[in-house]
Amino acid sequence: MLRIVKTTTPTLASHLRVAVARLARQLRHQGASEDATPSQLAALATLYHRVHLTLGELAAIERVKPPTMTRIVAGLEEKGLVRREHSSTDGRLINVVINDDGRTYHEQYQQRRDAWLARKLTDLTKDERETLGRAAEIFDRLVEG
Amino acid sequence: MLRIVKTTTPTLASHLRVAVARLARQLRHQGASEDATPSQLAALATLYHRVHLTLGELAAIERVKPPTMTRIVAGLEEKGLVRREHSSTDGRLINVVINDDGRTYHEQYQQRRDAWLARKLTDLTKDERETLGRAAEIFDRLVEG
DNA sequence: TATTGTTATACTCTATAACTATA
DNA sequence: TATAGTTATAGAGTATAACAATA
Repeated sequence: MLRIVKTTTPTLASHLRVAVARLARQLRHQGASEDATPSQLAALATLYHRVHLTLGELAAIERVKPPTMTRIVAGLEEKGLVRREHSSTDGRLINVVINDDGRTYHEQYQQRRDAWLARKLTDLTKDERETLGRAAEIFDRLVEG
Repeated sequence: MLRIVKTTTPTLASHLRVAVARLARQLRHQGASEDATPSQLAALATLYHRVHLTLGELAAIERVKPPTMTRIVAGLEEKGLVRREHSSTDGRLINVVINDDGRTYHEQYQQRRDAWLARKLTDLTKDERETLGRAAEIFDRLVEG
């Protein structure tokens, strides 16, 4: 049986997509935490940058439904990384606030995730690192714009 | 209350990690399929490049356990994208083979995923696209090495 | 009456353990 | 007996629907 195999060069879009997806998967794998779930880590990262948010706002940002965020926040509270506070102006609202342990946890998680990549980057030439720095800036604009 | 806010420039590793993770998330979201699950699409992509594999081999490549792959393949078979064949030399083995519809489905899925990024790339300068091309090659080496 | 969050319940995707069929 | 795959069952993580509390 004759099988025709396509040998065309992948487009830039295709190459970049595959390379980015693979690197992202590797980075996720390297930084994985044992005790906190991915959804908990993502919510914690959001709270780290926003001081405090209501449960509903957090659910909207994380693109999950309120019942799901109730469970995620319950998990974070159980680990002592955030606290829930009733709003003083509207008793229906729950403000979710990251605490010092939560901040420390997030920072250590970030460092753990950075470590693998930082090590890999030392194997590159200065020129290659500069290329990656410029690429990161272009990526920022791609996603925002 | 006084809050000290860190304003240090992120390291290259940190910037790159965040940018890559965010772009990867966007690409996943853009290319999402309505009827096939992510695991099914991943398995189909593997089968597209390998002609045929046993169920166990496929499970190992996709990093899932055999019972999970049984379900994933059942879903693909139900959609008419692959077929299961008993090996002629060892009746215990199940060869999973992608068919023409499966090939077409995978190609269309790839194109859908590439489309958003390809469109974004046209907004860049030639120089910026060259930078991204070099970055993709560096990424390939980072993950392999 | 409308809105925020919680509880009850169900679905999807995964795993481990027990089972069937083939070597 | 050992191995490949399937079936049974259970555990995350998510959603929708029904509910309680507050506005």
